[in-house]
Amino acid sequence: MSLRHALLGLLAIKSASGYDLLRTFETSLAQVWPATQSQVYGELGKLTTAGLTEVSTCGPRGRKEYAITTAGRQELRDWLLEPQPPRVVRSAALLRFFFLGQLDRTEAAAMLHAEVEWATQYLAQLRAIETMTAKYDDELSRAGRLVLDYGISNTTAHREWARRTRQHFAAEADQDAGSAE
Amino acid sequence: MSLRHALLGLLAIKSASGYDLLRTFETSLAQVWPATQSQVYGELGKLTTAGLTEVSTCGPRGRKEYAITTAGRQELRDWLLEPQPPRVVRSAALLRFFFLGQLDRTEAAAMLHAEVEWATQYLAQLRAIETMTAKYDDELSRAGRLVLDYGISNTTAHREWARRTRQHFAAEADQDAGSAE
DNA sequence: GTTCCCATGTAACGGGTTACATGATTGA
DNA sequence: TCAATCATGTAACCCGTTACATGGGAAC
Repeated sequence: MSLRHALLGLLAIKSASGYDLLRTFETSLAQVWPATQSQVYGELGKLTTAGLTEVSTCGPRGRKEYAITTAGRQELRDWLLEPQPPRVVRSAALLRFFFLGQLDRTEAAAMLHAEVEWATQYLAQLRAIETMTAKYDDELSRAGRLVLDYGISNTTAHREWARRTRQHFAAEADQDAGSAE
Repeated sequence: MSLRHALLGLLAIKSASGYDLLRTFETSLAQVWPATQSQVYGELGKLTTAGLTEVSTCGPRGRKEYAITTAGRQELRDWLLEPQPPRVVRSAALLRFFFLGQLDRTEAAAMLHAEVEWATQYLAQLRAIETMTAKYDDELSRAGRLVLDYGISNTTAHREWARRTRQHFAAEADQDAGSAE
């Protein structure tokens, strides 16, 4: 049910049309909670039926601007303050690592090396975004910086893990080579 | 499509029935790629139709043991060695953090404090599992340790981020209190 | 004999993705 | 006038969750 809360959160910051929200999903939220066009329009309808949002203005080209209602703000607060938020994780990356043992040690080391490289590049991207957006001080930018910082921490940890694990596999590969002589 | 690869990966380690696989999903894979009973049985059927697995033995009580085929091993390898694995992230936790600005600073600090507490407890759990399983040396246990180590790194990073961010909000809350005097 | 565990399946529903479909407005 | 952008919607399909449904075998 999180798309619902993503939309409520964005509308709590600022009223917007489905189209506007979609732009925000593409830019700010892409790495947090991606959503497609059909999903956004569909959910906006459901939210309005549920009384959590309402159409505040109708503009040109059939544009409908949505605003959050009092009930919507309450729902958002409840979600933000849930004492035991669900922690379901589903990570394709982790799954691949789980089965690393199916590759031979050299291949595994190479795969982890690629992982380190990816993390390095991704970190550079994140830092670039951080620099570029440092000057903005609106609500959305502050929120973005929060999760950007989170992403940087996590990616750094990811890279360090991949480095350690790679060395681990590389050492085993060396042993193999040594005993094969 | 990752459930498919999770099943192939497990069957590459050891032939098993749907029931066996389900047990493994509950224990080893719960924090990596959860799956339900109906999903597992359904996917085993599809995998067999696709020729990636086959029924190797029929035991008592209608038990069907599945084994991975050569085509299945190839598919697994391809997936493990994909040069550009998809990196789609969808994190409800991150989404909540994104909207932290909707709470007042004291509430936000409290929420982050709860996050630190959670991470601390979770880390203790992970370390306990690590200690308990240190003695095992089968393929599944080694795989488990790999992702356990990953989980520990990540959760540590998560906790440090939450601590930093909490202090950040707490400092702002103090300023508010100071200027209100 | 009855309870627990082994063991497999189906059906309904909701969320997410892709593709299709349409049309108004702006600016070059 | 033509292209780009704004703007909204629907339909088909796949994946995942919950609940329902069934029955064999082992141990007590």
